[in-house]
Amino acid sequence: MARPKRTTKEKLLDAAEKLFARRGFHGTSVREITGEAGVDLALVNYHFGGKKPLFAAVLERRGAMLNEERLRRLAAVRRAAAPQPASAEAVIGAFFDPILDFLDHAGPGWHSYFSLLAWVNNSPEWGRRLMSKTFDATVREFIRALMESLPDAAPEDIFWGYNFLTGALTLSLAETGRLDVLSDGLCRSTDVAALRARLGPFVAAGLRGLAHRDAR
Amino acid sequence: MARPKRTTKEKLLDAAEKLFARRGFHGTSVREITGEAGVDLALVNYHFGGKKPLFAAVLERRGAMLNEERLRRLAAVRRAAAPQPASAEAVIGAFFDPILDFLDHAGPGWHSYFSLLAWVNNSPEWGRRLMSKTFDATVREFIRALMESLPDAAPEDIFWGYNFLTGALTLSLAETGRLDVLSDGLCRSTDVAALRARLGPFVAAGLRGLAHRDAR
DNA sequence: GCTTGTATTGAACGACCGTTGAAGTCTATT
DNA sequence: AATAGACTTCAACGGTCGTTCAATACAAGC
Repeated sequence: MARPKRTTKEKLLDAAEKLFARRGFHGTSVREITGEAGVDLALVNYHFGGKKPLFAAVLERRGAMLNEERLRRLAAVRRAAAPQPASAEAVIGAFFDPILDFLDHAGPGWHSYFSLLAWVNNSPEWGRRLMSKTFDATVREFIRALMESLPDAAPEDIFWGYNFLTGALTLSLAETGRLDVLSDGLCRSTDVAALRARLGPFVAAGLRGLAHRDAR
Repeated sequence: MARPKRTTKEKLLDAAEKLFARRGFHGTSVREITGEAGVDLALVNYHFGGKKPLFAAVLERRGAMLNEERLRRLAAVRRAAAPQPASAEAVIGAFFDPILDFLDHAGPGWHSYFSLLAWVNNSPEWGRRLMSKTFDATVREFIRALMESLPDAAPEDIFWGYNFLTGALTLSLAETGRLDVLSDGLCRSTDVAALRARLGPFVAAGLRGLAHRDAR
């Protein structure tokens, strides 16, 4: 067989990723996860030490890779624009594009992963601590870059703008299917190309709108 | 006593609203709800027929009121602009302002309710059907109005723009506290005035950005 | 005051939850 | 072949889940 021989740990992470993304933490049982993975119930505790640590492991597995790619692209757009600050569009692209590229070219795991991220991001409970732990350092770097790109904007507007930006991205990644229903099938939540074409222009224009609000 | 004498049903709806918003559907037990409400465990099933119908009742209780207020304001801005179509800013305001006003002037129940809405909106599971059932008719009306306000924009862009708009609103209403952490306390998720000042300009500029993308 | 229908109580049901530990299997090293 | 260590299996634990039901309290109409 040419298959890469997935280990038990990987099988569990994949299954958990898929089910947590779909039904949330409390809505998914360890038995469902091990069933989906095709392994014994007790192996979650053997390999990860419990359900919560498994959830954390799912979040962190791809988180590091995403952070690296984002910072790599941010450095590239900064280098390309130096000594001027990079444009807001370019910074936003460095933030979004890794996600969209992973969705396009990498396996279906990323798909579930981003749905899960969306779920965690909008959940006010303990999962948010993990979110901060994994992503805050990178996000702060991007916010700093945005402030340089939009020197007219007040810091408060950058922070709120980032909040809106994340919200728009998050809901899109959640792929709730609501877009499909409202548009009677004209648009599809799963259409990455359509999302890619519109998300950047929307938030770039939105951020500039906030900046102009200050300068008015 | 001057209190309005809350009935058991109302106590249960209030308690469920608060807890569902904080911990989600699966993360909240019926026992927690009845404990918070100070009533007997069995009364959830007596009055509502189960946990799921209770959740639906929570969602629908304030949903009707929100729809009415939104449509009332939409009609007002349309009337004020006639025979021209209303501006995108005005339409967006008719969509947002009822929420912000309820947050400002009405009781803390609305606060929990919008957090809950945010939770449901980003959840890919069965809760979304309720969301559609309660809000779709009104939302379609707003999308129609936006198309009239932005005749240059393609319908697809309006739908995607509405998606982004809802995402930005939703994450803000979830009040995850992430904004507070990232800004080191400079901004607060609970600051309705700050949200009000920025959300409208952001999404209006974003929508116009999408429209210009078509006309480029 | 008795009856009728609605509301509340308290106890219990079976089902499923996450986790555990002892026993067993497998693989690699000596 | 024997041993050591990592991995897997199986059965079971106590606890909590949503739901049910018979018994009781309460209020209004005759």
